[in-house]
Amino acid sequence: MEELNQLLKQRRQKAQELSDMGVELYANDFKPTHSISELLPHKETIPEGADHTAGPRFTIAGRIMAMRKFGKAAFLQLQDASGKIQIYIKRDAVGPDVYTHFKKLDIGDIAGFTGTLFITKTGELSLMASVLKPITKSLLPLPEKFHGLTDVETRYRQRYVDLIVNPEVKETFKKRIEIISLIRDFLNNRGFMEVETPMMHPIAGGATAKPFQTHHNALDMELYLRIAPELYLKRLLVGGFEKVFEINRNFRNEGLSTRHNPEFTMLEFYQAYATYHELMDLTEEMVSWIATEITGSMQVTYQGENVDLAPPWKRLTMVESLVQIGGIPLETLQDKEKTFALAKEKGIDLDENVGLGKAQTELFELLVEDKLIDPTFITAYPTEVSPLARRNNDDPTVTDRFELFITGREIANAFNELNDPIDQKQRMEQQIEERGDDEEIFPILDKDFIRALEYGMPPAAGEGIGIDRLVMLLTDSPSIRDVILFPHLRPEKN
RNA sequence: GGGUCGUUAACUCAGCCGGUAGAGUAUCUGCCUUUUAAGCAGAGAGUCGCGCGUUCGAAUCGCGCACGACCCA
Repeated sequence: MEELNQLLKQRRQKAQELSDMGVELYANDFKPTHSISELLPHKETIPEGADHTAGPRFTIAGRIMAMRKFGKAAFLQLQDASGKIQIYIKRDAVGPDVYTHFKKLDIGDIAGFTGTLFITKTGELSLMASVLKPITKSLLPLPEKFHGLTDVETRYRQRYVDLIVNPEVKETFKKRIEIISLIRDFLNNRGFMEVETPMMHPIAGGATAKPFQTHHNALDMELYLRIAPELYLKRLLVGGFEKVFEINRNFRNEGLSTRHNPEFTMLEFYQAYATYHELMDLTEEMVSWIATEITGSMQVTYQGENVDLAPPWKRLTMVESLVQIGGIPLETLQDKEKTFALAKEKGIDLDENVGLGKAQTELFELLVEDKLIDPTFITAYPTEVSPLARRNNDDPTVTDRFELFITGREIANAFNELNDPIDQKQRMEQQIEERGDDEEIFPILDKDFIRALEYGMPPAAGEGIGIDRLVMLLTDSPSIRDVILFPHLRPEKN
């Protein structure tokens, strides 16, 4: 028998006492007639000082969040999914037996009440209870009412408690769900079709990242949790679906930070016969619309910084951004030796085999990225860092690609898709060669993907948007863990 | 992987130049039928994250470990 502390013993004892009185501790037959939020508008129509017992009766259920007990009466705060309301319960109204049951209830218990609405002396809408029904006994005490639960470790490990006691946390996750729903609406309205592609891949492709590995017993084969859905969505373009999207988890076996969780949610969408310019337009429209729906404005504040999401957004090539924002002379950027020298001076360690484009990209990440607060599309990414993107017709050293940055963070990545199977195969092989010594990245050529391209993939543009980061922006959340219900943590002791 | 900070009652936190562990909330008891961080009076509640060391004596000092946060890679 485990040793229980005093508080836990007391709760168990009260539960036993209630049970002994014939009260069902975990009742399953209670039906509220109303949600709490449905009662709140009545405040406007009930005259102050009106008869407590007059008016229609309502039945509600929820968790008791606070109790202010007097000898033979008490006020409670009851919380359900929709809101909170005060309950007034007095012995004379419910009878001595029920009042005895009530005295055995604790903060945290779930209970149902039937009663009439009235306004208290202090002007608060309240339910005068005539019926009380204990529904679920809580054996663990909730955190303190005033400070709530602030210990982040407990908040993440026991998100259910966090959600009970911290209303703003619940709001953030409601917004997350709403954002995803708005994305679906937006894309569905434009004729995109939502699809589901495999989460377990025989080859981890579509991005460069370390995958999680698993094993399929019946087929006796290794499988990888997907690092990106890209190659499957493109197969669907080959198959004739011209506008597809998928919103789901990607898994990357890499470090954790305020911006990285090993599983994260990605929107990817592909549109045949479109170009990345059209996707920039679409992205501006979608994100600014969602911001308006969620926050009421296209001007949002993120961690004290003002961000203007109103279109049109700034569009710069990577080289332009290095000149304008990074302060690097164009002449330097066009010369491989000078660029490498500058990179070295800035403390960037570059392999001798890499090209000018890689060096530019590193300089961009170091000098420009975190200065892009208002939304900015960076275009013309070097080909050598864009293995799946189509080369630019006029300058084959860069691709028809953009990344979108807001508050210094990468939010989206998009490009005209490479649909030349010969070029694609060569570039994949080159990638494999370059990362060949990193054993955890599993360099395997996806021959079936090449075969699909050989059948002919229509010209298309595709984009990925990191949903977690978008939600962070629109909910002013400093850490990705604040927008993921159950973020990854090491296991608890014991 | 490196650095900094943190871990004390169920929760929020004090205590830390070493000397038998404290507050508020919550809980329990008594009083209280319009309170809203209700009030008044009283009480109980702790492996001070874990381990080793220094010391007559460690929540406090040192080392190691665990978990977490932030920053860096």
